[in-house]
Amino acid sequence: MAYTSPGKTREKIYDFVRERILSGTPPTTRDVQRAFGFRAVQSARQHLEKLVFEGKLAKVDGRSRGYRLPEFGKASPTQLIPMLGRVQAGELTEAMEDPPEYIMVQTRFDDDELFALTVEGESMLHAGILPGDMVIVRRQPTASPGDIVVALVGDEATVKRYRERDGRVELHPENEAFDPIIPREDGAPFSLLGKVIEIRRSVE
Amino acid sequence: MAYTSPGKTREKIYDFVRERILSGTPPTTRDVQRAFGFRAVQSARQHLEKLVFEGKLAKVDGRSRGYRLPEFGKASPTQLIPMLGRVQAGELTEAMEDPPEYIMVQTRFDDDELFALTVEGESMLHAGILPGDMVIVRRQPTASPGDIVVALVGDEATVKRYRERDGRVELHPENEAFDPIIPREDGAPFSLLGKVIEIRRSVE
DNA sequence: CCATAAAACAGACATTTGTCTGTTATGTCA
DNA sequence: TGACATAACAGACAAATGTCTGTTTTATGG
Repeated sequence: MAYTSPGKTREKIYDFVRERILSGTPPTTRDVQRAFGFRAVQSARQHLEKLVFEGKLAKVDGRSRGYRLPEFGKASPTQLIPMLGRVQAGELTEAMEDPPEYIMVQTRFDDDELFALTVEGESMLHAGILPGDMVIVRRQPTASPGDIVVALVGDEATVKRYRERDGRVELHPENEAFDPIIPREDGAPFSLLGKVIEIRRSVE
Repeated sequence: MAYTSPGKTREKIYDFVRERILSGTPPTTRDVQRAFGFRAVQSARQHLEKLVFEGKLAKVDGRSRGYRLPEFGKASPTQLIPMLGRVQAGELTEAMEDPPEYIMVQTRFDDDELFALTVEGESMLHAGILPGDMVIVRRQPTASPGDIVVALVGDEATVKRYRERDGRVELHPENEAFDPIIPREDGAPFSLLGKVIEIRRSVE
C-alpha cells in the first residue's frame, strides 16, 4: 500500500474493525492486512496496536480476533431476549415460531431475565403505551408502587400500574374507560410476572 | 466429562455458544472444550458440527471462531446508531461525548442511515410520545402525509406529524395545547431531517 | 447377551493467526 | 540537507485453532 498521511489510514482501519466487531466477529490481523492491501502483516498490526494504545480499541492479548470496542462488553452488554406471544394455561410460554423471534437489548445487568411482549388493548393509553407496542419485562416476583408491571390475571396477561392500598395490591389502568383490578377480591388467580423496563413502538 | 443423555449436553453447548456470539466473540472449539471439561477437542467439535447440521448454528469453515447464529447476519442485521443530542447552528451534530453513546437496533435494510434523538416537550403526547422518549429516525429528505417526522424549524429539532394542505407542508403536534407549524408562512428556515421509525422509552 | 447409536476420549497434523526483529520508504521540520 | 517520526515492507517463529482418524465408554432395544 502506498504511503498515506499520518493517521489517515488508521482512521479507516478503526472504522473497518468497528464495523466488523459489530457485525459479529472481530477481524484477524491478516483480515485487516488483506482489506487494506498491506503487503506485510506488521503494517496492519502496527495500526491496530496503536489504536489500542490510543484507547480507541480494546484487546485480549494472544487470542485470535482479540480486538473489542472498549465501551462495549462492559459498559452495556447486549442480550437477546425472546418475544413471548401467547398466554397458555395460565403461563406465558415462548411462542414457538420457527425460528423464534428475538429482540436485541442493551442491559445494565446482564443477569436479568428479560422477555418481550406485545401489548393488546388501550388500558395504558395515558401512560403512553399503545396497542401493538412492545414492552420489555424484567422477570421479578414483586414490585414497588408506581411500577408498570405485567401480571397474570386469570389466563390473561395485562400491563398495568402497580399500586397498594390498605395493604392490598391494586392494578390500575391508565385510561378512564377501564376499571382498576383488585386481584384478591374477585378471587381470580393472580401472579406478578415482572416489571416493564422499556417500551418500544415501531412505526410503519 | 461423564456420559450424559443424548442431546442434553448439546443443548447446553448451544446456549453457551449463543451467549458467546452475542456477547461479542464466538468461541473456539477449545473454548467449548474447556468450558465443558471435555478431555478431547473432538468432543466439543462433534457437538458443534451436529448443531450446524441441525441448522441451529451456522459456520464459516476453516476460519477461527467461525460459528454464527443462522438467524442473524441475514434476517435482521444489527446496527449501532449514534445518539444525537444537541442542535447546533441549524444542524444536528453528534453530541461529542467521550465515548459517544450508541444504540443497538435491528434493521430491515442495513443501508439506512439512522440516528437517535431524545424528545423534549409534550407536543406529541397523544401519539404516545412522551418527554424523554428516544426516537429512532431514518434520514430522508421527504415524507408522506401521516408520517411522524423530525424537522428542523429555525434552530430547533422538533418531532411532529407530517401533513400537506393545499400543497403546503404542515407540521402538526398531537396535543391541543400546541399549534401546527406551517413552515413557509412565517419564513422560518425549514428542513426535514427524517422519519421516525421507532420510539423507545426506558422506565426507571 | 448382542447390535447399535451416541457420547466421550486420545493423539496427531495442517492451517490460521498472533507476535517478533529488522529494514526501507515517505513526509515534516529545523 | 539531515534528524526525526510515521508508514509500509520482508520474512520468520510460535501459539492458537480447525480438522482428522481411530478407540473406548455408556445407554437402549431386540
